[in-house]
Amino acid sequence: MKGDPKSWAERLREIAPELIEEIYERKQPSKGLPDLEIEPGRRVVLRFAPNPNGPATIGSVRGIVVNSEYAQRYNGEFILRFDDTDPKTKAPLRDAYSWYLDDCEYLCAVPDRVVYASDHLPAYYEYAKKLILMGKAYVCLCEKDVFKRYKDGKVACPHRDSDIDTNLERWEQMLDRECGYREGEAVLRIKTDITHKDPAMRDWAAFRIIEAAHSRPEIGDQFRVWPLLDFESAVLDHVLGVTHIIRGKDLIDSERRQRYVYDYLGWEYPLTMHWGRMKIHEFGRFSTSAIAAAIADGKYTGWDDPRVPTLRALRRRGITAVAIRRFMIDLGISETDISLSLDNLYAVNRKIVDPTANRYFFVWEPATMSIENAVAMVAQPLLHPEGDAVREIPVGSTVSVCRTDIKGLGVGDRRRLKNMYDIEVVSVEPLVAKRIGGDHGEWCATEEKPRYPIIHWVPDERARVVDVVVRAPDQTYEGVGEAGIVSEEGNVVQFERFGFVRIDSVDVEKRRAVAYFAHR
RNA sequence: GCUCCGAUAGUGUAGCUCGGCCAAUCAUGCGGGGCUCUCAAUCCCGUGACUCGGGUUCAAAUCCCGAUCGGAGCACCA
Repeated sequence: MKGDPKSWAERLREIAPELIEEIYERKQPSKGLPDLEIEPGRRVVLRFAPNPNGPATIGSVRGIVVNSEYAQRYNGEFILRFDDTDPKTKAPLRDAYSWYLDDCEYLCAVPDRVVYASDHLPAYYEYAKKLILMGKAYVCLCEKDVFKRYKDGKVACPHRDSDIDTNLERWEQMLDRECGYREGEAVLRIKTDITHKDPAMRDWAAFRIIEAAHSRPEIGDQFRVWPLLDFESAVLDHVLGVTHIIRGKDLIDSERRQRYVYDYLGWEYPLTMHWGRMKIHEFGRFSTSAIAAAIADGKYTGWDDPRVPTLRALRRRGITAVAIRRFMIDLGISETDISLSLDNLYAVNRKIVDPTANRYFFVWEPATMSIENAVAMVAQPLLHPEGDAVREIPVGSTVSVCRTDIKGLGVGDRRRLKNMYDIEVVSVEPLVAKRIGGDHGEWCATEEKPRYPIIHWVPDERARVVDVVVRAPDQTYEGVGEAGIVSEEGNVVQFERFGFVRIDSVDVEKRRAVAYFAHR
């Protein structure tokens, strides 16, 4: 039965035309997040579980957005859970808890429930004891690297086969602050399969002793035995009724480890999805602790320094929540590692911000230009190109223009001062120009076509401008802007021919404003 | 070393489960042009990809095997 595909298609059309449509029906391009596999009649419960040892980074934002998006889509529950069960190596930052709450709110992802893993020690202890009694967990007294050697050799350590009573007794000793084991002397392990072909699965540690106090005052030094992530998360996901776990693929093995606990206890493991590693061109690889160190060194001004890959920094720059959500959702959930540019995020944000951002002139690296036969006038550029509202800029015979705009200008060159009039350079050093073109009334915009290159300006009079500093990720721009900027504190505006910025702070007295650069 | 996972234009993404309107979707970027008193917006046009090698099949981006490359786990971190 040989033949080419075409003749097969023809034959199919003859003998079974109804199948043709079936073949062609699928494969609709889809957008954004795929549908979730859901159990009918059961409310979906998702959680985002950060360690509050710093503020939300771009990576965390993906977790917040994706999980909350699904919760919203299926009318389910979104839980923010602080996985803060290591008071020492990854000591929680007191402020980070509220930063996360605040960031979730900004992202339109207000959690339905906020949970602190450090509030649930009794629950972890309860299940630990249960597992010990079942013979599925044992206290291991090996030193770290001694155990590693056993594990790598697929052989049980001497403590693996201790009887249940011994384990129980040792567990009590772990918990006993007075005369029990000390930090580093004992851990509780989950018994899996010491010969498992994947070394990552073999008898993993569930609890260890940490004598440091927890940074939450309500917890303090109440506990000295803390669960590790896999145990803490396993118990809490069950207790909270989490139905779907969606997170980075660095935790993909966690599931397989935790399934031992779920199987022993007869629990049902949630459905999981994982996304790949995310690398942002503009930031490269980063870790929360590395950023913290750089801030401590004074390299960055803080967690919201525009050069830092935190949500706080993005917020300060005027990247909107809608843009961030759309950006993250469009990434989907692929396990492929990705390396992407923030340009995509900026493009989304630009579309959102452009229709509402007011326009202003900002002259960076200002140079003075004086104008012969100038007319005093009030320039009236549009506040927004789509609207009727204008801003009013009184101007006389001197203006400030960007140094980059006059570089290379020679005598006789012509330019249009936007919303003012056309000029011709009569002297370069000092920079002097003369008004050209029509001269009717106050302003003399020339009508004739060849349009000279347009440059923007600002009056060169202290009283009519404000000093503006723009902090961008790559550099800081200093210059002067039109006076109206002072009324835009907190808003995203566009500095014409420069880009979108968020006016971060305004000092009316000193006539100063600080803006954060968003994007072009 | 052991184990697991992934690979579609410059970048991200759809299609892969269940092979066939796939000479491959959308976005962004880039190039050209229109409009414009902003280098923004907007409108046209263009650009460019199934990692490689085998196999199965009438038919492979899709299924199988191998290789290459990339990533992750093997913590008393999360």
